[in-house]
Amino acid sequence: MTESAQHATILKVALDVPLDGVFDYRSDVPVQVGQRVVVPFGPRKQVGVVVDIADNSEIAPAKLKSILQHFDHEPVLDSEFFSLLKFCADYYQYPYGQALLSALPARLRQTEPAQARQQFCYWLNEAGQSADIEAIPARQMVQRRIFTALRERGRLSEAELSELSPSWRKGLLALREQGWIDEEQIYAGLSATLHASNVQPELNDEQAHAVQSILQQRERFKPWLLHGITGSGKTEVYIRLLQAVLEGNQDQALVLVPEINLTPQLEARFRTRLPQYPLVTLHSNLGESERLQNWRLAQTGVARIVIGTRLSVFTPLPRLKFMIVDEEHDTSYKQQDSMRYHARDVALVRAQRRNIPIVLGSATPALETWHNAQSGRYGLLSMQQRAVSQSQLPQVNCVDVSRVQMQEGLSPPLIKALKTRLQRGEQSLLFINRRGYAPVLLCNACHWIAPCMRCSSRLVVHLRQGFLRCHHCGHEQKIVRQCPSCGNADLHPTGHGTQRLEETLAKLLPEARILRVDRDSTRRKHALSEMLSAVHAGEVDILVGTQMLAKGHDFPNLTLVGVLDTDSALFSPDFRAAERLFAQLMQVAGRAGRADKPGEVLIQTTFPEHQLFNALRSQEYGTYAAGLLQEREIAQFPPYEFLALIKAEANEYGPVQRFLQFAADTTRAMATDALVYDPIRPQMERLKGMERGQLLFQATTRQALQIVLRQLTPQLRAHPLSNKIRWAVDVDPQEF
DNA sequence: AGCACGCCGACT
DNA sequence: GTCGGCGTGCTC
Repeated sequence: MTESAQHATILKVALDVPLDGVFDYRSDVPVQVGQRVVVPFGPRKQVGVVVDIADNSEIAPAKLKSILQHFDHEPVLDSEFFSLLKFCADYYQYPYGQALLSALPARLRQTEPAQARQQFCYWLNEAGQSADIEAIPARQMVQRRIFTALRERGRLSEAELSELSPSWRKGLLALREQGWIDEEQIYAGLSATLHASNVQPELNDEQAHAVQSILQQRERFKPWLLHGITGSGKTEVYIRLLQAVLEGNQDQALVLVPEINLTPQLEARFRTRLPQYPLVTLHSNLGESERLQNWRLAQTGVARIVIGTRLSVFTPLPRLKFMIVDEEHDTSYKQQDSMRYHARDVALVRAQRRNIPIVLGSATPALETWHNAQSGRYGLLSMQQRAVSQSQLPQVNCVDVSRVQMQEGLSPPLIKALKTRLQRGEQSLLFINRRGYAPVLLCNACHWIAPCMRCSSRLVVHLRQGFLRCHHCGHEQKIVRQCPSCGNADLHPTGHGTQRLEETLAKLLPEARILRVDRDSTRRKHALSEMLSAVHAGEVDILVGTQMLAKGHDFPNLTLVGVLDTDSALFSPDFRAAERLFAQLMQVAGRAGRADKPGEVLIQTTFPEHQLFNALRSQEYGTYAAGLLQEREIAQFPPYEFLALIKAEANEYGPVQRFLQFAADTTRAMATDALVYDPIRPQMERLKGMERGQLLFQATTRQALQIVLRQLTPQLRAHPLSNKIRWAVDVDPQEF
């Protein structure tokens, strides 16, 4: 080995490839840890991240290649970022390089040098100020509009200009050619165009106690469960905490929110109340260039507050001192493909490693979280009174549908309640988790039911479009007129969906203005927000909708919530179904009577005495959770035991079964405390034409589970069937 | 995951 | 004779 070869720098590079470990490359130029590089990988080029620098390599020198390019002048990634992703890659059994690269904005995964798009703001200079609008030809409407706006409002950002006209660039160019315009680069993500507000609402005792408790222990790792019922003012607590934590320093805070259109609401409140702190958001609606820019602002410490969804839990934040996970029970925190991480859990790990406090907020905490709060591992802060003092909790009542004569899925008490609201000019919401017209198309003669060919599911009748549609794979076909099984023409849409309910209501209450809100009616862009503002404007009497309506907006004039058809979830084989239903019903119940008017919740069910409804009636989460936890303990389910699942699918079940059986046999041959079951088929045996199977692992500790999986996954990857089927490890699975 | 290499069928 | 099918194997 030559002198120079011995001392040549070896870079350990993480690459976006489904292989374990990192790859060694030579570099003649100095490269820092955390820098992006472009390397030759087989016959192609790959972007990688330098995660370590060494003097030598295990790899044969002949095999070692040199890097092609490196991006200095880009901020480097810090070691906290690497180590957090290394931890996750190990814990969730996912290749390190892929985990690392997928946590970067897409722009940074491309081989081009990544420049965040520069954005500018514009204003009239002296020449522009003294210019006369008549100097612009009257036909140049856009130019005139921009000119007037700049004169009246001063500086305008690109976003504000694009609201004036889609062709603002052309208009602005003309004004600039006149020499009237000055410009300056801005960070669009940071600009708080909203009006700041100094109004600090007074905290009630519970809120004040929560803020005080958390701040008392702000210098170390401490998870807090902020258990606050809907309307108890959790957001105000967050604001006070952020004010206190960020004041007089350069520190940063990360706020995680569920993957829904809730981000803008929280963003707006934070921007008005915390205008002094640069704030960026990171969510899927951002364009790639905006995402990169906001991410850079976080990474460089410019942004002090980051509001983001699941993926943003990995955002590099050099001065991170505080974390909030809002609606911590929300299922969208769990990634359901690629690396199946749970953002709330990752946030907890991150907080622990940084030794900082983390606040988990929810009205209906995940049982895992509740258990930790009960056992004292998390601090428990309870807020059971509504912050808006006069507003009362809704009255919750059940209607036993087996004892009344139903009218098209609606019980007489519910119809009566709807009529009352209509007379009073108040709004109602009917909650039904079934979109479409009817969930099945049934042959009355031979009981044939229209099935989906690609999934083990029934096709849903969408009467208006004349289609049968599978809600799992999206398959569509014309409604059949004749039973393919017996030839009978007596086919009937059976059961009730949102469309049918809408139709029924229109017949029953012809004077009511009805609005249906589900995935079908809100497919169009901005449709949902338009509908919500129609509700706020009082243009709607009855809202019919799916779980989309459970979250977010509150409607002050809404005083009745009707819940239809929830019984299937009560006895679901998925042990988390009841917990989820409870959370959902608590949320819809929270929609009712939020202002000065008391609300009523009417639940149609065959099981009015079910403990879930009793808990809902008393709004006592704790009692219900205690019951569920007891069941979980007996059944040896989380949080008492830990689970992992191998999910596999292929065109045929045979190879899936053989692969999973191999996994089970291999595990049983190991000396382990973990228990492995036999391969089984999930509820949805076939999905999108794929035959599915799964294998469950169970252990008393995470550790035991980890030991098994660490040994097992490399063997599975080496198995001959590994490339023939699709499979993934899901640690702490949420769905079965 | 890509991408190349490799060894067998129906086409200008 | 070749274009192309996708099985197998490698990537520092």
